[in-house]
Amino acid sequence: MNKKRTTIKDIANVLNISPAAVSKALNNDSRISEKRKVEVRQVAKNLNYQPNHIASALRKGKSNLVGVIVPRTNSNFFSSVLENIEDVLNKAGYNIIITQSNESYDKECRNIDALLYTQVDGIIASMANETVDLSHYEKIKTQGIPLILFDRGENNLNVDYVGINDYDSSHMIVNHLISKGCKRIAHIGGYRRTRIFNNRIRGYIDAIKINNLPVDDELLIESALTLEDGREKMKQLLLLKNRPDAVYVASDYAALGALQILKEHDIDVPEDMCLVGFGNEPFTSLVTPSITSVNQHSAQIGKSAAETFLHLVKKEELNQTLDKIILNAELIERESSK
Amino acid sequence: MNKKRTTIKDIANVLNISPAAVSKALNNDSRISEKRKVEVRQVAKNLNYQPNHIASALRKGKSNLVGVIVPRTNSNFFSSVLENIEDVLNKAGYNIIITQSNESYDKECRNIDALLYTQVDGIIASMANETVDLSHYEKIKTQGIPLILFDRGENNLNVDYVGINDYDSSHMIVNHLISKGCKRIAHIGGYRRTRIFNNRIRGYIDAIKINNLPVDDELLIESALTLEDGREKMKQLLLLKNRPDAVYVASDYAALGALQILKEHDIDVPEDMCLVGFGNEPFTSLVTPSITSVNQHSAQIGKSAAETFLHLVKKEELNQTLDKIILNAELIERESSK
DNA sequence: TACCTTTACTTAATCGTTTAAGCAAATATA
DNA sequence: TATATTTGCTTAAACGATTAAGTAAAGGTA
Repeated sequence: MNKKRTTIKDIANVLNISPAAVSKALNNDSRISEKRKVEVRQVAKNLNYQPNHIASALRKGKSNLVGVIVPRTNSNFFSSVLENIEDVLNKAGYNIIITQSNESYDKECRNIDALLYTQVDGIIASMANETVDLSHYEKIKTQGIPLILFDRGENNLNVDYVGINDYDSSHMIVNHLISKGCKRIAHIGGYRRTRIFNNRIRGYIDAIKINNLPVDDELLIESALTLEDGREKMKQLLLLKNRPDAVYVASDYAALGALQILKEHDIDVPEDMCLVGFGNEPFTSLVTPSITSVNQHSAQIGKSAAETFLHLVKKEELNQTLDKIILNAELIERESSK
Repeated sequence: MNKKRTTIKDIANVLNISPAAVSKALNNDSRISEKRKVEVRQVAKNLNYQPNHIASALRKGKSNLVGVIVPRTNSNFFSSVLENIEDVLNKAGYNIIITQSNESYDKECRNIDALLYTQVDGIIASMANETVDLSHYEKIKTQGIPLILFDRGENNLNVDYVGINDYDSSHMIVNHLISKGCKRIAHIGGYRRTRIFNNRIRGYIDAIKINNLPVDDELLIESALTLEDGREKMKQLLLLKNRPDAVYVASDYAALGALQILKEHDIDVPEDMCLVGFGNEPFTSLVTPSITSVNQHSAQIGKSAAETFLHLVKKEELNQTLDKIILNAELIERESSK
């Protein structure tokens, strides 16, 4: 085995020039002759030269790595966001380090520490469900590292954000259900402490009020929005004396759980009860009945988040105004609310 | 803003000692007094010192980063493998860089280049569907970087591997279907060029033969195993004069596509046709009818792959024998084959 | 007292690149 | 022809940590 890897010094020795000249040639510096550049590239190829990114990162003070934190990669939404972040950033010469918080606050903190330690040039994140305390995010900011949040963001953190118009989405959903004749609409929402879920709840309440329907406390339930919790909360709704005739669930997974319970209780969807989910996960179109949901434009969110990062590093310390990119969500009507 | 980040030099200045002493104190070197260590740690904390991983990586010649390549993160199988790899490696002081090949050969090559450029200490990968040429994997080996494959591996590459007993799994599935009374079992498999799918196909054929059932060419179809392709191949099977009474599909997604077609044709599952998938994705238990599938022990695969890497870096150049870890898959019986 | 160990550091080189500054030779300009 | 500019490099320092080798002081032993 070749004990040592090829360095620019080796290339320099072959051509009897200085390592500096080799470095410049490889970086296409204008002060190096074309002839030399060709020679250098040829020798580099012959010696199977692989640039040492770590050395260059140390010297240049940037790693060209961007950390991304997602609650989990296994939803279509997040994996699509990731794919698009990677796409945009790769083209700009960055690699991404993906970490999963598993919706855990502790894990999120550890992820951030690990990313900072790895000297990432920026962090793009969507917050864990558990997260309330934001000091670990403040830490990123105080270290002067660009931070962009998407989907699960937070107003109190003064950072760039990419997401959808959650408040308006709730209006869209409530209006849709009313147009289908629903008169008593329940909402299984996320935790209010998370901004997007709070916005959906506010939108739901306001839309109900505008349409002169009852704003009934027992129709509004906060949930962890897992499949299991969707089942629990649906059971809870079925126990009401005055049952709802429609349920708007703030996540597709929880909506699926709710649907399972409805089936188990032989409640016909959509005849006896309409159901709307959120996220447009592929399975919503695959189950029976298929579930009406909301397209969150994952691809666009990923792209915009990555582009926001690229803008940030370009503008440097220009204390620029914050980017808040809000996309319009889109209702996908399916059997569960026909 | 503090223009500069704190370095060991800053700590050294405060205490009037050398940077070397600070480095040793932080690394708990026995030749530094306890008193000094306490002082150093205190000052480090006060100055909000964050070690520069890149500098230490350059000096030590290792990045403590491990690259992981998966076809896609959005299946439960891969996301669970990732979670477990991360878990094991984090505890050993490594961070992981996750990349998705999107089943594309080109993307896989670019991912490998990016990872090598980032100076990862090792690569753990599952091959893309498209991959036939293995030269990019050979490149990893010639650079002396540990390579571990999981799930989608390849015999021709002489590297460590973690996966399940695909050949035996096919026997298990065929025997299960026969026990349910099936007499004409079709197989929608993956491409033979991929070792695991070839093993499943061989297992299927042998199991059929052993049970004296017809080995019929028209009952064995190679597929890309996407949901869409599952639909196509199922349609193809339904066109046969002599239809099968059971279909074993080598992926849950394709099995789901097949199920959709069967429903659209009002073919009762399992009365008219039994169906078995592969991978035990969560949706298999959620659709109607729920789909019998095979548990691939994703958590264990992730753990074993990570541990194999850790062994490799420990053993150094000891040209050790290859680890081939083969786990026993487990059949999960559901409604589609009752 | 003389010599040996141990303790607790310091010095200086090093990892592989990048880059500011310098400089000789070639070319252009007055 | 003399001077200015451009070209094509070289030199040397730097990025921030680690580490082999060295050393002064303190403590132990004979």
